Amino acid sequence: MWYRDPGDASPVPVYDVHFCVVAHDDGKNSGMRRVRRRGLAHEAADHIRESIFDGRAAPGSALREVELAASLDVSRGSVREGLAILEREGLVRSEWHRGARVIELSPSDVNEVYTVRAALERLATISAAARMNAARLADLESLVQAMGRALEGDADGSTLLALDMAFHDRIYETAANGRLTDAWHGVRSQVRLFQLIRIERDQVDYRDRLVPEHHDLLRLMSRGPSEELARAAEEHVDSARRTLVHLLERDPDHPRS
Amino acid sequence: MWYRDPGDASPVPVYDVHFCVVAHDDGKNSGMRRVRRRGLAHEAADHIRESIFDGRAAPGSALREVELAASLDVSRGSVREGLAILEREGLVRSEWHRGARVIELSPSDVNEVYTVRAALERLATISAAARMNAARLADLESLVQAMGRALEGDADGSTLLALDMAFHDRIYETAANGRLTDAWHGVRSQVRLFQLIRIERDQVDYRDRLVPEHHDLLRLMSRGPSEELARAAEEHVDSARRTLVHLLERDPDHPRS
DNA sequence: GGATGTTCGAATGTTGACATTTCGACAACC
DNA sequence: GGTTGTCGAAATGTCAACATTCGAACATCC
Repeated sequence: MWYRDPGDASPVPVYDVHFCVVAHDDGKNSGMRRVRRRGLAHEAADHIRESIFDGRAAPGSALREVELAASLDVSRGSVREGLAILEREGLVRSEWHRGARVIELSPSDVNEVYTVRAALERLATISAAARMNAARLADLESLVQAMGRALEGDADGSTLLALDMAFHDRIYETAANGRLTDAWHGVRSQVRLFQLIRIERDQVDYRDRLVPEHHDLLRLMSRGPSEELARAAEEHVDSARRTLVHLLERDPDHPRS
Repeated sequence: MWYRDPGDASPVPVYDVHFCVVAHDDGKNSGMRRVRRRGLAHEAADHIRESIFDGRAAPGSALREVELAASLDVSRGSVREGLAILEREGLVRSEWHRGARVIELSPSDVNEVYTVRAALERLATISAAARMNAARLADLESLVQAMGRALEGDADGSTLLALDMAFHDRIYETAANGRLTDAWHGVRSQVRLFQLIRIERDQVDYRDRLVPEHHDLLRLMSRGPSEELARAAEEHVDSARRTLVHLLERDPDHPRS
C-alpha cells in the first residue's frame, strides 16, 4: 500500500527509487551502478532548492511549512526535514518559532562564501592533482571542451554554469575526501546562486575567462601538486569574488529577468 | 501547561530558556547579553553528544530513536532532529531505514579531518590576524597562560583539551566569517574526539607542545597576516595529524580507560 | 499623544500512531 | 551443501493532531 493516491499523474510509489548512473565511468560500466532511496525529505529539499534557483522563491521570502507541505503533497515533517537540509547548504535561514526564509545575498556574504571556497578549492585542487590519472584528466578535458562548444553555440547561462559546477565537482570527487566534500556542499549552493547573478549581469567577463582559467587549472593539475597550482586555484575563486562584489556594490538589488 | 510533568528533579518548562553569558567581553558588559531558546532537538543533541564523548556510546554502536526518546524523555521527532544535528557535525552516520550509528575512527578519517582542518585553520588564522586588537590578544594570551598553569598543576586531559579548543574557537570567532565557522563546526566535534584519543594515549608529546605551539601562533598573529603565520597554522594541525595517524596505526583499537 | 498591556490569529515545535523497509532465521528447492 | 524464497520482528519514515510561541492590532492608561 502506498501513501499517495495512485491517481496521480505519475503513479510511482512515494518511497521513490532513484537509479543513479555513474555519469563518468570509463565506458566499460554498462548501465546502472547503485540504487539509492532517499525519502521524501530529500525530494522536498530538491523541489524547494529548484524553486529558489528558478527565482520563484525570492531572497528573503518566507518558506512556510504548511504551504510547502500542501503544494508538494507531503507532510509537514518531511518539509521540515527538507528545510533542515537546505539550511545545511546555506540556502535557508531559520529561527526559533519564526520559520525559514530564503537567504539574502549581500556583498559581505560574497566575501564570506568565496573566501571559504578559496581555502577549500586550494586543498581540493592539490589533493586532486596528487590522485590524478589519465581517465580523470580526459574527463575534465572533455568538460572544458564542452564549455568551448557551448560558448561558440551561444548557449545560455545555465548551461555554462552547469559545466562550470561540474568541473569543480569532479575535482572534489577526485580529491576523495569525504569531509572536504561535505564542507564544499556547505557553500556549493550559495556559490551557484552567486554565479547565477554573475552570469545574469556580466555577460562578457565570465564568458571570456571561463575556458582559459579552467584550462590553466587543468594544465597545472596534470603536472601534480605545486604551490603554483594552489595559487591558481585561489586566484580563480578570488577573481570571481572581486567581480561579484563589484557587481553587487554597483547595483545592490538584483532585478531577475 | 507544560509538556513534561513538573515532578521532575528540575521543574523547568520544557521549552527551555538558555541564558548565554558572553564569556569574554571586555569586562564592561555587566551580565547577560542575549537569551536564546533552542528547542528540544538541540537539547537532545547535547545529551547524545556528551554520551559519545563520555564513551557511553561506543564508536559504531547504534543510536536507536525509540531508546533515546525514552531515556531523554522527549519524542522520537525531537531525537530524530537531534541526530540530524549530530550528523551535520560528523559525529553520527545515518542511512535510509537503517538508523544512526556513532562514527568509527580510522587513520584515513584522521587524514580527512585534519587535512580539512588545516585548510580552514590557515584561513581562520590569517583572517583573525587581520582583525586582531589588544583586547582579543589579551584574551588569547590569558588562555595560553591558563594552559601553562594547568600543566604545572598536573590537570587532567579534559581540562587541557577544553583550553585548546577554546583557543581555536576564539580564532574563528575573531575571523568573524559565518561560513567559515559553519565549516569549522562540521569538523570540530570530530577533532575533539580525536584529540581525546591523543591525550589518552600520548601523555608526553601533547603536553610538551601545547604551550609553545599556541604561543608561537599568538606571537605571529599579533604581527598581522603573513605567509609564515599561514604555514605555522597548517603545521600546527598537521603535526597533530601525524601524531594521531602514528598512534592509530600502532594500536587500532582504543581501549577506553 | 505616546507608551504600555492585552488579545487574537497564524505560524512553528512537539507528540504519538500508523506505514514501510530492513535483516535475520528458517524452510524449501536444486 | 549451497542457494533461494518466505516470514516476522524491530527498526525507521511518514503523517495528522495538539501545544506553544511570536507578532501585530487593538484597547487602555499615564
